[in-house]
Amino acid sequence: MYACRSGTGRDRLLTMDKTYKPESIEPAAQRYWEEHRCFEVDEDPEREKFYCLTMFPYPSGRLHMGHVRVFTISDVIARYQRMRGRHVLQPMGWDAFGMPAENAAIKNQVPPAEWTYRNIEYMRGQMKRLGYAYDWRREIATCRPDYYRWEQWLFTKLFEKGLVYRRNSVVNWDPVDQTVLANEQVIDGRGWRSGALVERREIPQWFMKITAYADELLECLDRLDGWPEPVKIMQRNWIGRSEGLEIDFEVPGEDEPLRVYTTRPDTLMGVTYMAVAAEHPLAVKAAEKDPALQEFLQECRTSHAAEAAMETMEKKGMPLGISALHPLTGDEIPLWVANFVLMGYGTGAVMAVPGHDQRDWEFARKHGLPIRQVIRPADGSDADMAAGAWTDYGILVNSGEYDGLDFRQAFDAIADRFEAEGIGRRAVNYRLRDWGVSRQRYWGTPIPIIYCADCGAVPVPEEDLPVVLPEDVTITGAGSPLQDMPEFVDVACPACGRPARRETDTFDTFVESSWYFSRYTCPDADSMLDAREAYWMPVDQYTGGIEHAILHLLYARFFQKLMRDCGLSAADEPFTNLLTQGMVLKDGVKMSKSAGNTVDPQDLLERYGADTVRLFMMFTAPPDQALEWSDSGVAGANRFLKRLWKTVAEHVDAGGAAAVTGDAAEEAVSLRRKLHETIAKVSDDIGRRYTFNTAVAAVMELLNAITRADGDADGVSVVRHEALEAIVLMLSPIVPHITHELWRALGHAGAIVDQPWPRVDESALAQEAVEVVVQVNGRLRARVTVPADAAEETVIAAALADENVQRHIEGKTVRKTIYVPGKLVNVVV
RNA sequence: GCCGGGAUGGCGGAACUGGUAGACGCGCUGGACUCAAAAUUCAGUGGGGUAAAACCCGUGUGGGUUCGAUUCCCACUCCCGGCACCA
Repeated sequence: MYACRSGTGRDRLLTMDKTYKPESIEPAAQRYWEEHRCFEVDEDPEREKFYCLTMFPYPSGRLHMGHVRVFTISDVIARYQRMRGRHVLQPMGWDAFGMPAENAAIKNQVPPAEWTYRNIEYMRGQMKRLGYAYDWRREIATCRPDYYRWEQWLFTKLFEKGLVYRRNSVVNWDPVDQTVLANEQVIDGRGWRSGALVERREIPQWFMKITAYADELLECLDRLDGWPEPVKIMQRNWIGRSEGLEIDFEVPGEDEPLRVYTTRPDTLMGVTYMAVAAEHPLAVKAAEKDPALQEFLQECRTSHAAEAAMETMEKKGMPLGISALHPLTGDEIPLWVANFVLMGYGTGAVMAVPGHDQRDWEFARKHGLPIRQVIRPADGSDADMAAGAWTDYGILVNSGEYDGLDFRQAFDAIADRFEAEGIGRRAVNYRLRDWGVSRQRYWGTPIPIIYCADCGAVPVPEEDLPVVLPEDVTITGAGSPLQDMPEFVDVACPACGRPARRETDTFDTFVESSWYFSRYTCPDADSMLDAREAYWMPVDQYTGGIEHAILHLLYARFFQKLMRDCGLSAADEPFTNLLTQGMVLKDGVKMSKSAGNTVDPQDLLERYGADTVRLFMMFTAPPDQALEWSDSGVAGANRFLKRLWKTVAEHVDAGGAAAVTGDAAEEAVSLRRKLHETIAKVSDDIGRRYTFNTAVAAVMELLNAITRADGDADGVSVVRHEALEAIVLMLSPIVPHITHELWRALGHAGAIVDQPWPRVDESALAQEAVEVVVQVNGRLRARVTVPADAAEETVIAAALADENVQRHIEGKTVRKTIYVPGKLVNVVV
């Protein structure tokens, strides 16, 4: 049935230690990989590349379990693809700018740069201890001038192309600390350090025109087959393309009409009031002679800038005492100011249709404004305006000449009329807003702009880049130290040479993380990217937290298109396949410093070694689900590795594969079937499904089967040898150190890291008999064993003949039988 | 509030396309080994029921579709992620 392969003879088996000692085998394996430069890769057009990438970490101090989880997932994929023959690149680097470094600086009186570089050193050591297959020559830290200079360079190119611009926008202002706060630093509407009530304040900031790419960002989602559907849906909803009408409402006494956007022009006759933002000129003007209104506008300003806060706060409003004219009827529509209308979004004004919008309905109810039904359900049923708004599409009523039209007909009729009259127009609108990249913080990439009284905002010329961030500073917590550094701020205008001021704001750290994946391909290039980019990009497999589903992944997609349009890349999209991994929880909540429930990977590494930690992470939950931490689960993973070690040691001790003297026993045949079924399952689980937990479970089952098999039966030792080799190979992406050692112990001179993935022997899978489940009315009543190639009639006859089945159908009429080949018979009575 | 996801034994999870619910591991119980413990090892382990079986119940809640539902549909509850300055 099978030959005893040459090369696995017992003469080459080595004697091995009886106990598993990760503390000695792990450093030895790592030394081997380093000395043989196993994971250093250069471009090789002859070979099929595979770019495997993890979202790079912020160097916060020490690795946490979330890091270990995501790095391990990615490492398993990289090592698996390597065994599949791909030329695999797996780089690592540091998302090194950000607020925590400034916070640490205030707390510990250590400059952000020093703190960051120290953290990088420590965390790099931890990663090496975990045995990840990285090409460390390509390491990147975004806080290095040789990285961020190219980001500054790109910004100046985008400036020339008109893709960046400066305008006022809202920030959280702490009036006591006199500083801008991040949303995270606003707790219950107050500054986290000062406790002062936070105010919304408008300041000039730089923006990138992501909205210019809104349509392309939307359309390309349809072609991202390797992305999880929920992520694509979230991005689609975030971009939020809608088709509607822009309508101008005349305001008596005002030169400019009040412009609003609506996706429901069919409800136009139901408009009973309009609302504007507190910062809207009409509101400001009306408040000039109304102290109560003045006070209300002030109250609107003291609120958190975050959308979630705006949406959940109590909806408040006041009448402005002026009206707009309805464009169809000429009726007066009262104007209100409301705290839920934002100046920065759209036109800062909305038309309100309480009959057909729930928020408008609630506001109208509260303030005694009229609620008018202008749409009725198409099925003729009643809509109860007293119970709430009817928000579905329907047929127009109480709308004069438009009565009886449906949504589409009404939309077109009203749009055509307004376009002819010049008081409205069809418009496509996006929920997506341009990306504000200015941050009033020190520890970031300086924005390469110089302000001149005569020339305005002037980009720093290419030959003056990079604008280097001074690293020796003292952080106080109030404003950026750059503002107090004349040697940084005072410069000559690049255009006219007269004294000018350098921008002291820095970039949002999402800018650095929007292109690092490309820089890994050519980390030492003396341009932003070079020809190596074309070999490696796009990333074949990108792995990271689901929390990045929208912002980071959308910005990175945007940057890819910017780089493409600047001639730096040919790729439309940066990431072909995306895997979003879940959080690490303990006691049901996210493992975090603030929750005080962290487990330090370092302790586990010292106690059990890297392989145990890696195995636990991969076995305990599928990668996209939350993983619940368990100390005993870690011990269990360690126990499995010890058992694997012992099983191999005993096999080697017993002489390995003994020669087969006659026909192989049934024991050996079924064990070999199990082995090849397992290879097929594990290949599919790791290669297609990414369910590493079930892959490990299948290997555990196989090891259990080996343990139970009768070692004296003829052929068993040969199959056991074959199975142990396959187990060691299949586990090697997950636990690379122990398998490195076991591979040698099984008699191989070469390293397992260079071995191909095991193949399925189809001939071993053949089965003579199968077990078929028998149901009566869908309830399990029996199991019958039939030949694998039995005909349907034969199987049903066998099922009906079963004693227990007979008892359940006795005295009843068999109405029909359902047969699922090789699996199930259901008898319906 | 809006968008997306989730809920299965004591616990983590499995069941991939509507077809055997609970694979694998942890924990627990009992046995072996030991002076004893740890480690290891063997057996059992959803609940009820039985001498053993049969059988009944069971995948967050309430309905529905189907020969058959953890899986599909409708309504809800709770938890998690995101909401544009946390990364």
